[in-house]
Amino acid sequence: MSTLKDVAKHAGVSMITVSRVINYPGKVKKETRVRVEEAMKKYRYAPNHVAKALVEKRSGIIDVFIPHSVDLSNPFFMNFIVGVSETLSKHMYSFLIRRDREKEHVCDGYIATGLLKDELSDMYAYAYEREYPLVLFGHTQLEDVDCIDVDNVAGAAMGARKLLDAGCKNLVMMNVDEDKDFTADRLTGFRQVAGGASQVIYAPNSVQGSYTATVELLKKMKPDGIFCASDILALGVIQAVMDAGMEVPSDVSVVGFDGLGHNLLSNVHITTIQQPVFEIGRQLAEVLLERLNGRTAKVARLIAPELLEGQSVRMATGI
Amino acid sequence: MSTLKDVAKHAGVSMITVSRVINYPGKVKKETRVRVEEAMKKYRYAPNHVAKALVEKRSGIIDVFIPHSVDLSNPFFMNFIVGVSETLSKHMYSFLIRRDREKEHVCDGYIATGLLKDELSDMYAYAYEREYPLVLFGHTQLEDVDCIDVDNVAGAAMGARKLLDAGCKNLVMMNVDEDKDFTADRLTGFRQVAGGASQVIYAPNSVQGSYTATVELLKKMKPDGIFCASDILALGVIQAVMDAGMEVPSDVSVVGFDGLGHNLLSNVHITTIQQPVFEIGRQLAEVLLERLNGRTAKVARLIAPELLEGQSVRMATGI
DNA sequence: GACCGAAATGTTAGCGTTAACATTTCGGTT
DNA sequence: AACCGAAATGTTAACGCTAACATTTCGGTC
Repeated sequence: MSTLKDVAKHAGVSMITVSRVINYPGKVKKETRVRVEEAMKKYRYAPNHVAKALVEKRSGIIDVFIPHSVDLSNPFFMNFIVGVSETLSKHMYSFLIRRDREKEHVCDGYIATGLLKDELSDMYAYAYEREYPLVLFGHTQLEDVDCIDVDNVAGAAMGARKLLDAGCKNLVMMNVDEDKDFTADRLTGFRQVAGGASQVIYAPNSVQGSYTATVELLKKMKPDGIFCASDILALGVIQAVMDAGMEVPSDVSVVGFDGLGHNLLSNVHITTIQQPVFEIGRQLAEVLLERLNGRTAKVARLIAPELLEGQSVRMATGI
Repeated sequence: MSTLKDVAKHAGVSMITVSRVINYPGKVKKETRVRVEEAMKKYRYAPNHVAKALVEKRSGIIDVFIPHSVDLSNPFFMNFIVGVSETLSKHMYSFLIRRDREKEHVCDGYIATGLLKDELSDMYAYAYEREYPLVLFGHTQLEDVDCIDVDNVAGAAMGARKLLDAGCKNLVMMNVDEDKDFTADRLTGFRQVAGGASQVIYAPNSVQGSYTATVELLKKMKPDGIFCASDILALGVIQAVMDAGMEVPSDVSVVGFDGLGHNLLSNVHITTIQQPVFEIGRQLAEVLLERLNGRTAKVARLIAPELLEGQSVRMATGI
């Protein structure tokens, strides 16, 4: 494939003129421009972003950190990656999915998500040391870092309200065991609506873990509405409820959180609080690119989640 | 962040020696190497892959083509991308997800999937013109191109056999409408087992399209086993069967193809032929990297799919 | 200790592009 | 037609790195 030099020679101009046709077409006389453009077409010129990046002192690469603890086959994170990719590709940035911080290399900035609380400060230190901008999804507690997250408090409140509206009297929240950032927020939102004294139980974020915890729960009490901090938890809850000889939603209504794969797998019927992950991914990449283009003010956005109707909450019966 | 030059100065050696410590450590005397490594650590050196790529005349970027017609929120394709990413990241290649062929740029090679038959020859011509290697997933009919695909014939045969083994006597295949490459192969596999005269109907690859086609089918005949060319189709089939007042699997057994999200969403209970997409993505990237490293022999691999047990096929009743 | 070949290290040039500064061209004014 | 300022175009150097070739150092041999 041909280079600027080739095109310049055949168009009878200097390399910089060709460069200007590409980057500042207004700075070149129309006649010359046309001649250069014809030569570019004729010799199938394609810009070499590597050379461009070198002289412009940028790499064109964004590192996307997703720790090993995250299962990447989870549609949730994949939608996120695809959203990130959409924005980056549009601006001719490519990206590297990094699962650890081992191999060093030069890049332009970092996107990180899915971190545990203690990993977060490490990540921050890492970015700070290298003076690369960092933007986060799902972590809002760092002072100086751009972040975008779903509004977990509002989402959880929405979920609890849905259960109350359906006529549930006896709510329980099934929360995640781990030290994730959303744990506290979703609890707060739930309690805002369900009341501060409402029952909360914890389980590892797996179908199995949730199932076991629910079996235990049902031995002690009979809730008629369970709000789950994730769809994964909800799956375990539903299974346990049914195995205990009760029906969802007639005996127990269940609301989940996340919105995994509903777009495609239409027989997954959990009523859930859906996170617009794709959109969050897109916006996160945009925020990073803006930062690279000189913005200095911190961005912190909460994106409103949406209630996705399924069949795991019973119809409101009126009062 | 420091450069080779900085490290060289502080270690009291020339730049090329530092370069050798990184690329050919065996070529440098231990004593010198240690001194250089200390300087690298001290001045936090990180290699600039952009500069390296420029001089080595590679870009470190792989373009992954996935046409607009593919819904990227489909876990199927996302697993593929993540598989590709895993291999590429390991070798310090980054990638660009491209949905069209508009903006030209320099890269090292192409990966493509999800193309329609006529897009395929365009893609081939595009890669050929640019002299970039191309590797394909889901397309096996191009003579000179490396490709990896799931063994669709074997998979479909496996699916049909599953239905026969469960005691189904009256099989129908629900195939995809579009001109995808797997359409014919899955039909072949099905017919190998179900017999050449067996009934086949076609529908667009959507829950809705499949639903409608199944409703029509059920007016004319009562199959007791339906093999679907995709899980999406299977979802529509199951819905239609249930709406017609029959039960899955007791009245009608259903087998799908693809294996979407079963790993996580455990209440999706379709018995299906699972494609190991993540693994295919990994291998595809490896095949491309090998090609870039000089392999000239064509690679064509068929990966065996696996039957994933669900609850949409009735238990075998013995004979 | 002079000489050899191999090992270790250095020097030079160039990858494709753009920024910064330098020069030429041109339309308009006197 | 001589001159001006702006527009158009060109020249030079640099980005960080490595390949190819050049030189130096070193351990061993006679």
